[in-house]
Amino acid sequence: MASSKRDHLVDTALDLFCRHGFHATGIDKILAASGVAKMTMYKHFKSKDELILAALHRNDEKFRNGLMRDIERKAKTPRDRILAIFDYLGDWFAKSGFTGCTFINATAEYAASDNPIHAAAAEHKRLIYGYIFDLTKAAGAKDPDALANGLALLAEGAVVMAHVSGNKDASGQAKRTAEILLADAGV
Amino acid sequence: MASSKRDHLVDTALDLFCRHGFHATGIDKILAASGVAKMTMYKHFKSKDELILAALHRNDEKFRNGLMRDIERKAKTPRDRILAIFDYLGDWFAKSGFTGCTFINATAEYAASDNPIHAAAAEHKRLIYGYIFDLTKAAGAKDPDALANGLALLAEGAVVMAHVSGNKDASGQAKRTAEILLADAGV
DNA sequence: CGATTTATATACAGACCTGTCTGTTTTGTC
DNA sequence: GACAAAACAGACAGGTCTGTATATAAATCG
Repeated sequence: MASSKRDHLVDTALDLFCRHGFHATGIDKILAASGVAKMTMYKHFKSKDELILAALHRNDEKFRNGLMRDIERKAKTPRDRILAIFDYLGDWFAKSGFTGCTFINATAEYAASDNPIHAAAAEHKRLIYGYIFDLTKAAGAKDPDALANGLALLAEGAVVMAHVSGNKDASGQAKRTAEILLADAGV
Repeated sequence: MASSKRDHLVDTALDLFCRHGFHATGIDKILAASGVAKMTMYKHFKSKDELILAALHRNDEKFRNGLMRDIERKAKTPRDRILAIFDYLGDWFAKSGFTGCTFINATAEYAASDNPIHAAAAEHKRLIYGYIFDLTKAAGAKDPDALANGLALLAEGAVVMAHVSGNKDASGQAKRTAEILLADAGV
């Protein structure tokens, strides 16, 4: 299999980046954890930054697919699906290996806005916003853009508070607040 | 002056940590930028982590003092002061050197919840929440704790969106959303 | 089977990291 | 001016980092 080594490398790298950060995770640790030789890695990725980008891309796919699949399975109406976002966050926060949003963390380490890693994080947030906006529009909100912005802020805030303050109920607080916004938007 | 070197070191370190991150900022760079000798630094701080803690402590003081002074000068009623928080955030986001919340960034690099650096970030957030809670109580909100939580989530979300997505209007979106929460809380 | 790709182990370069050590110079105070 | 505290410069140790080079072994495929 041509890409199995590559896939395994990306999975291992993503796990270590999430747990220990990007600068703190050296190439050698990723190689040792994955059992892949250094030259193999540098054949697939021409630098560490490219490996980071690949790991972020995988994380984006995993996160959004998991979110959408879970929500569309558990809730049927747009309104219920909006609220299900916060239940999904709650499940995520409760996982033992929770270390916050990897994209927020990446932005912390690569603050320059023209950095490709920072740009990848921005793109992820844009896609998440798009999903929320689709839901607020489908729900028939008065101002779907304003509502989607408010919901997105609550969700991001909950992720931050869950990680920084270890407040696992941040998702519950966000959900209860979201209900106020929904009522105001006529949803 | 006994502590002027120490102060200068902390200021320089804080600036570099904010701009480039914690792991990416080496001791040598801080020393070169501050013009302080290495042994002087290690006389004041027994490790880099202690310097980081001192820098975070200074940032906490600077941020909260700046926030409270500005708000109490510009707004008089509890309600206006709550909304002034978001104006303050807007001014902050608009600054050229804006690199997000240093405490969120620190948590990204020091994810373990028992890490003293992570704990310092949690304490900062706790103090900020306390300030917001005092305002919601003074404003006579129906459920001041719930309102303060909602407002705090909006504020944290705005900081994240402003940094990750470069969305400078995140503070405006948060403010408009906050007004909905205030109305709901009878403020 | 033979040829080509793919992955392996390992050593290396050059830079950077934190923290220590030694000795000198500056500074502040009596 | 004498003395002590503070800051200085700069070398050093021991480790880590990214990325490259080399030479060998395994797997794939016509």
